[in-house]
Amino acid sequence: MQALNENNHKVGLQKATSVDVARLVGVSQSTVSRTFSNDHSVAAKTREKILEAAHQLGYTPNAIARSLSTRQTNMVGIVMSNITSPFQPYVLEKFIQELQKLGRQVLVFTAGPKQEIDDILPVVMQYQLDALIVTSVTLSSERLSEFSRVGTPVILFNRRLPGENVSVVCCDNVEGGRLVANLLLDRGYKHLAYIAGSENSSTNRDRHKGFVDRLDERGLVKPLLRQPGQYSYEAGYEAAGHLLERDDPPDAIFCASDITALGVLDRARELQIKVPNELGIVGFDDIPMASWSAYALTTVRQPVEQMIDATLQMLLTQLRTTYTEPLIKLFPGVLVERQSTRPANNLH
Amino acid sequence: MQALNENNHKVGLQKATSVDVARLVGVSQSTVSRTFSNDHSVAAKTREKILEAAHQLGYTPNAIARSLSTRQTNMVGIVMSNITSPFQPYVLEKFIQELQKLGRQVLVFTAGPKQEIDDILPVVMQYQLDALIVTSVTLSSERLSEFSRVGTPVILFNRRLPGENVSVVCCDNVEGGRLVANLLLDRGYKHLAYIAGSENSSTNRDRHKGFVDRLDERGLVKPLLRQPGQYSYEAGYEAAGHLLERDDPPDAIFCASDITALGVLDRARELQIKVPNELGIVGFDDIPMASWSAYALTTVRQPVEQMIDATLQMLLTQLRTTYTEPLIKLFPGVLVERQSTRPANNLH
DNA sequence: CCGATTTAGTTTATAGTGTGGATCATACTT
DNA sequence: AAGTATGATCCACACTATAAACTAAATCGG
Repeated sequence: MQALNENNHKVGLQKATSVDVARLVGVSQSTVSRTFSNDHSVAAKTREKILEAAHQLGYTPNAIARSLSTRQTNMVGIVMSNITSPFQPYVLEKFIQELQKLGRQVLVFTAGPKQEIDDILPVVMQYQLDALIVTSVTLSSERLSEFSRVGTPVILFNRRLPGENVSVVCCDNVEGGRLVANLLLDRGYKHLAYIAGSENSSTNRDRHKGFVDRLDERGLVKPLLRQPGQYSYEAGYEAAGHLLERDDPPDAIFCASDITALGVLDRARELQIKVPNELGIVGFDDIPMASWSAYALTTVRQPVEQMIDATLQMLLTQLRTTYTEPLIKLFPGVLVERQSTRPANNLH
Repeated sequence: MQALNENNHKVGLQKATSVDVARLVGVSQSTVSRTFSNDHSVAAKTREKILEAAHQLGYTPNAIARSLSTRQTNMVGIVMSNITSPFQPYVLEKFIQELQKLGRQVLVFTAGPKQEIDDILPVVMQYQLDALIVTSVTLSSERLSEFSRVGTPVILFNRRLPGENVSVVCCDNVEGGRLVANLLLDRGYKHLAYIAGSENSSTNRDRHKGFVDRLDERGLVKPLLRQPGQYSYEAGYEAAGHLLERDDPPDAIFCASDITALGVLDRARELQIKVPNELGIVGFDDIPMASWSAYALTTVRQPVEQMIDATLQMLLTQLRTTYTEPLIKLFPGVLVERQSTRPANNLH
């Protein structure tokens, strides 16, 4: 079934090419080409015969050759770290589905630490991607600007990179942080704590900033407790331990992400602390688990669908037209009150 | 920054090509080519000058052109439905990371219903992938055999497709089902129920079969209750309702997946049913959430790492050598007892 | 010891790789 | 007669592979 060359490497069956089809039908190769690129200047009868012959030979157009010829691969890259963190798979799946509908294929790149991702980008560049979507990753701006330099649109999804020549679609995390500050103060919580996400992520920075700023504006009396963390269940579980076993434990905790908040909630339960009366807990993202009855977490919902739509819109525009100024599009988060914070009109 | 043609479409900056580099250095294009393909027959001095010039021009080899020339894209496709279901992101991330390490890029394709995925495959074929990994998707075997026909290795991950000419790496789901049957009977549960996953998935079929077969062998007295379901939290929550509000509710439920089991657990709690004494619950997969203290779910762990390693191993072999007979590799699942089933030596 | 011949080490020229697009030729329509 | 639909020819796309050509050092016979 397979041919070998002298090095015993696989040579591959020679797949049928457009030339083979052309020969079989007795027509020129370019006519075959035009048949498969939906060019209308092919007589219905000819097209018929060509499709028939193509089927017979098992011919499929070679996208690589086409890409080379048209200088357009129809491939879009997505760089995503931490695919497993709960918010990401939804984003990834949606992107892939939508891009597929638009006739684009999706190359996915992952990486952990910053260095790693920077090492991958040169390889990414070799694949002549039509565009690049970068989500929630820390990478150096120099690498990104290389893409801009060769004319590949880059869109940052849900992260900021200050002073960079790149488009951004992001939830308004600062405003989200402010919403949470308002909620907690309105519900009568007095002694607040913040459990951070990844230290160097813009989402963490912005949510924290909005939260703190608003607390300051409204004159929080007791000092805000801060606890480092990660975007993970375990980090929340851990951090909650530190906070709740203090002599002066907080009566409300704002977590940089839902998954962290779930860890906090579980730890609080273990410690027999009553949520929401003795302890209010708020997350961020509104992942599906947040709405499960076991958790019923109050959180800030990111308008993911809208954000993704906007990203694709932006992407298509940048693909179609000439160089455009980098765009920045922010979407407000929506406060979703569930049972992990005190209800309104119940000032305890 | 960008040139336009008469149709106002983006023409793209002409990136530097190997010819440009060659001209700058005063050497032939093929020497540049050999420099970047780690061919050692380039004098150190020349190589130095070429790399220098390449850097200066911002030259990166064009992987598309290389792919056309070598008839090898170094791209591997992964077809995955339901990326968001908890087990999948781990698999996907691991595959991407490992394949990256092997110098391959990963194209990800998603699809919901069967029809959809079959519609996508023709497009997939156009991209001349080196290999294809198909995980937990229902698609027609005819489509898959087209890949085999043109010499593209296809490996099914975690699903079976009986009578198909394709390699398979899978958890031994039948044996897993038997393990659960043994556990539940050993722990003194008498009235068992099964909540299915997606009806047409091989994982669901096999787990069910192993479970039922073993129950029969050991002579379960009360008839097994069966409830249809999906691989989702909501499905479990729903199905549990039906089962637990019967006149003769079961005293143990085996769910085709962990995520379903979590829904069952939450529903049971809402109904004030005591787990594990009044109700035993067992899942399958051992997703991270199963180990969270809030759930502590007894389950069957799939040896994911091993399964992925085996898949990659198989893939590399098939890439390197000629056509090989399809391989089938099964990995045993491991029973992980937590708090959702009665402990040993406590026959209630 | 010296010119001739090998020889290993590099480099170049040329021919694909499969397709799309521009231009040109032909036949057919009006 | 010009105009249009269709098809053919040729070339670019950016690279790799192969074989041929060149270079410089090494070996050798006289």
